[in-house]
Amino acid sequence: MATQVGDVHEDAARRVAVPARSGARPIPQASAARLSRYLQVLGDLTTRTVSSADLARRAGVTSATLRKDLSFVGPCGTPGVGYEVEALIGQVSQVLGVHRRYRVALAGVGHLGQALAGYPGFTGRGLTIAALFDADPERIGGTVAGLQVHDIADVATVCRAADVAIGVIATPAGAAQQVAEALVDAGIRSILNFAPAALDLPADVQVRRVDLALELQMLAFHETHREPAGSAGGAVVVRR
Amino acid sequence: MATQVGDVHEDAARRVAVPARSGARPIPQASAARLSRYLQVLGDLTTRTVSSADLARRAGVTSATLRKDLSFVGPCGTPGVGYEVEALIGQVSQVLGVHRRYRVALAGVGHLGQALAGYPGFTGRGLTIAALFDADPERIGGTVAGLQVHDIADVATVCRAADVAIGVIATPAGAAQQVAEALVDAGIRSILNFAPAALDLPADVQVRRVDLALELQMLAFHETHREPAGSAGGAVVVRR
DNA sequence: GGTTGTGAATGTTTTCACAGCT
DNA sequence: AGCTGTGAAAACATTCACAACC
Repeated sequence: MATQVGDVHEDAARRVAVPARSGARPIPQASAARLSRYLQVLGDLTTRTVSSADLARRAGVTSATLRKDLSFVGPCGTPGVGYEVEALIGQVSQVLGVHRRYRVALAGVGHLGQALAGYPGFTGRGLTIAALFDADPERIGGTVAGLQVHDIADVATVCRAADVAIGVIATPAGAAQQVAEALVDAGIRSILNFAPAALDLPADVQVRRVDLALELQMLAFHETHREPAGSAGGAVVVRR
Repeated sequence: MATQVGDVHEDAARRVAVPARSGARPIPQASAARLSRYLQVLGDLTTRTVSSADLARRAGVTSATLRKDLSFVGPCGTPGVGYEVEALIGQVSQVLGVHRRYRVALAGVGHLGQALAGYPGFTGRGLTIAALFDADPERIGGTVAGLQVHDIADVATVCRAADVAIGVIATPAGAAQQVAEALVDAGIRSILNFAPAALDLPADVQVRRVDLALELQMLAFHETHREPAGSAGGAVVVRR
């Protein structure tokens, strides 16, 4: 796309607007992300019921936010009592689609890739690492976390055979775009990118990006702009 | 409870409201995060100037967003021409506080920890990995990425000696809370948490959390709720 | 011609506050 | 009394659209 008509339509981003039948409600992006976290916290609980205040504290959000989030799941608590843990896990899982399993391809088996391959939290969340790829001949053919490492050149064949739906890029930045294109060619339309590079892909491919350095820099930014002690609210101000 | 500034707008308590002297403007959280990204992209540029449209495309945002973000930095472009790369890098760096160096302690030297320790992008962004810790006797005393691995029990001593300001937790979930408390005891007030656990810390400690499984699950969520082909807008709908 | 900088408009997310249920 | 569920308000963020400028 080479649209250069002012600012109009540069990015065919995702618009979430919904006709929605009666009884159906769209779940905001932000709420969906937190629901996943509640699920995680709920799993560690040992009590039979839990209040919004308690669950919220454990998840690191306010109780108002939590109740609003759960309102998208549907009525699932008992006024005066709280939420039944077991039942809530079931309902949230249902909404997040955890019952559905997705097979994941992981490109790049360096330290980060191996950390991901060995990550324990995937299975319980509907995710299965199904294929590993690398470009390094030293690593190709070896096994990591019980899986064989394939040549990145075989992405299309292997991914189609393994019915992969989601791709993860844990390669160096220089290889990211090329690998991403190969994944898309293999029919993958959801990509998680750990490489510090922006990917240029068709609009219907969903890309999430995790930038490790960026997260640290955000901490540094706040450290720099920490309010002078005594002030009530945190402030981020710059003189021009 | 500590301020949990998560990836996807999950924030319990951030007040950015400021009397602010004339000429000063608060930088929104979201803009600050993107500014860091622009800085990264600018570094890869070889041209002398760049337009908002071009820079935006490389960073994966719209040009309107980019110009708005840069407006917080101050007027820094030339109408009809664009931004001078060199100068822009300087101004954005200034605002983000990249000139100031922060020393980082990394707890947990498993695959993820080693990936972080070896990450090339830190130095250029004002960050220095200054100390490594682990609880495994096998790893203590060894070296990773040219740094000695200390016993996690020595966090306080080593961190104070090394003047560490930021802590990173890359341990298993079970150890996270304990390690976090040790870091706080060592005087650290900014923590990046990779363990899939919520940290309960004093309110003045800033915590950012990166949950690898959550990022994947968000992709899966969208995959599940992909619009039926033919419909124009993407919709996320759940029946109740 | 082309591009920036920004007020205004729109869209999204969080917080408030309270009716209504147990 | 205690707690949920939710409409309404507030805060926050993005996008539009255009005047001002080169």
